[in-house]
Amino acid sequence: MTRTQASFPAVYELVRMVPAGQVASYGMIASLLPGVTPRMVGYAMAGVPVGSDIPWQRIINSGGRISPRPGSDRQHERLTAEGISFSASGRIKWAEARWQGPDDGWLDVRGMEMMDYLDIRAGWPR
DNA sequence: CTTCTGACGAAAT
DNA sequence: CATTTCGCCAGAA
Repeated sequence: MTRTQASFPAVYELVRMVPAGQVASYGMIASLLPGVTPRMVGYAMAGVPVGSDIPWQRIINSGGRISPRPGSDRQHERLTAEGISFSASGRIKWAEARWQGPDDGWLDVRGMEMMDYLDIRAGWPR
């Protein structure tokens, strides 16, 4: 059977669940979608249509930084406007801004627990 | 049909 | 801390 199961839509659905004022990493999103790699999440974000209501700005890299690219300034602006604060070196604190994951209903249907991601590597993401 | 090209992350070196 | 390696999507040319 083919395994190209349009993963972008699933990524978008999850990204829409991240509330303003909170952020998630590409890896976090990927860990919630079997078969989807962090890189694929990046590809999906790059494909978000201009003017879309998908909160693409709330997805940053595991280092707590906005991935460098032309246009990353706009992402910084948007997050700052949402209340996210960055250190002088351009880093956010996961402990205070990290999205806690989708609701239990979403996880139950898939037989998952937020622990699946957060416990695998204690204290991660940094 | 083929080739190119991006918003990533972990481990090893 | 800096590099390298690999995983293997989707749309445009």
